[in-house]
Amino acid sequence: MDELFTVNELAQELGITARTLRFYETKGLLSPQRAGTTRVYTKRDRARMRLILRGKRLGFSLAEIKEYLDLYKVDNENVEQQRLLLARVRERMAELEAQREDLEAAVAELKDIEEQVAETLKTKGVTT
Amino acid sequence: MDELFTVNELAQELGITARTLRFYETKGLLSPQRAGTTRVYTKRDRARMRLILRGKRLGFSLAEIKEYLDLYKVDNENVEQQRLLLARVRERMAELEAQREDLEAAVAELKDIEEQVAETLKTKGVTT
DNA sequence: AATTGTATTGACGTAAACGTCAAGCTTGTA
DNA sequence: TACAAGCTTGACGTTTACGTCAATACAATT
Repeated sequence: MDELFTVNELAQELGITARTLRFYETKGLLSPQRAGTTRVYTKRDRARMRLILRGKRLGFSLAEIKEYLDLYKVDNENVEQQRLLLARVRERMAELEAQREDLEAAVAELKDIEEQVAETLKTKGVTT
Repeated sequence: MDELFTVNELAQELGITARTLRFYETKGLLSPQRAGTTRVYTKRDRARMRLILRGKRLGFSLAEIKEYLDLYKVDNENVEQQRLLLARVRERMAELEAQREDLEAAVAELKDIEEQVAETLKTKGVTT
C-alpha cells in the first residue's frame, strides 16, 4: 500500500502549488514517476519535498538545497568520493552552526526587548 | 572621536557593495547623514547594517528585516503601541524557535551521514 | 459519444535584491 | 587650472523563484 499522489494532491498536502512541484522538477530537485505523461508522486517524493521545504525555511537557495540532497545519494564504493562527501557534510554543518549563532543572538536581543517592554508596562500597571 | 565612513569604506568593511548600501537606503532600512550630497555613515549605521546582514543570513527578506528593526524604536509612552510591540516581539521569537528546530533537524541528519561515511571509510581502512 | 475535469508543456509576467553602466558634480592634487 | 578620484542619481539588466495564462491532451462521468 504505497500511497500515491497527483501533483495537485501533493501540492495541497505540502501547502504549495503544483507549479512549484513542476518547477522544482525542472531544476532537478525531484523526478517523480509518470503514468503516461501524468506525474505520480510517492511518499518518498513527499519526504524529499519536506527536506526541500525545510531547506527553504532555513534560507537556502534551490541550488544549495540540491547540493544538500546530493549528500544523501552515497556511493560507498568510491573512496575518493566518500572523502569529498565527508568534507562537504562538515562544511554544511559548519554553516549551520554559524547560522545557529546568528539565531541565538537574534533571540537574545528579542528577549531583551521583551523584558524592557514588559517592565515598562508593569510600571504603568498594565497586565501583560 | 566618532569614526565616520564613506559608502565605499563602509561597504568594504561589511563585505558588501556601495550599491547595496544605497539600495537599502531607498528601502528605508538606513538613513545616513549627508555632507552636502555625500553620504556619511557612523558606527551606529554600521551596527544597524550588521543587524540587517544577520537578518539576511537567517533568510529574512528586507521587508521583514525592516519590521524587525522597527521593534527597536520603542515609544514607551503609548501603552497600546507597547502591547503591539510585545506581541510582535513574541511572534518573532516563535518564528526563530521554529527555525531553530529546522536547523537542529538538519544538523542531526548531517551528523548521521557523517557517521555513516566515517564508518564506511574506517571499514576500508581509510583515515578520516 | 459528448462533456467536464485534470494534467502537461510552453511562454510570458513578476517581485525581490541587487549589478552595471551612464552622465554629471565636487574635490584634492600636480 | 587641468584632471583624476570618488560621489550622486537615474535607468536598465539580471538572477531566483515562482505566478499566470494559453493551447492541448488525456481521463472520467453522464
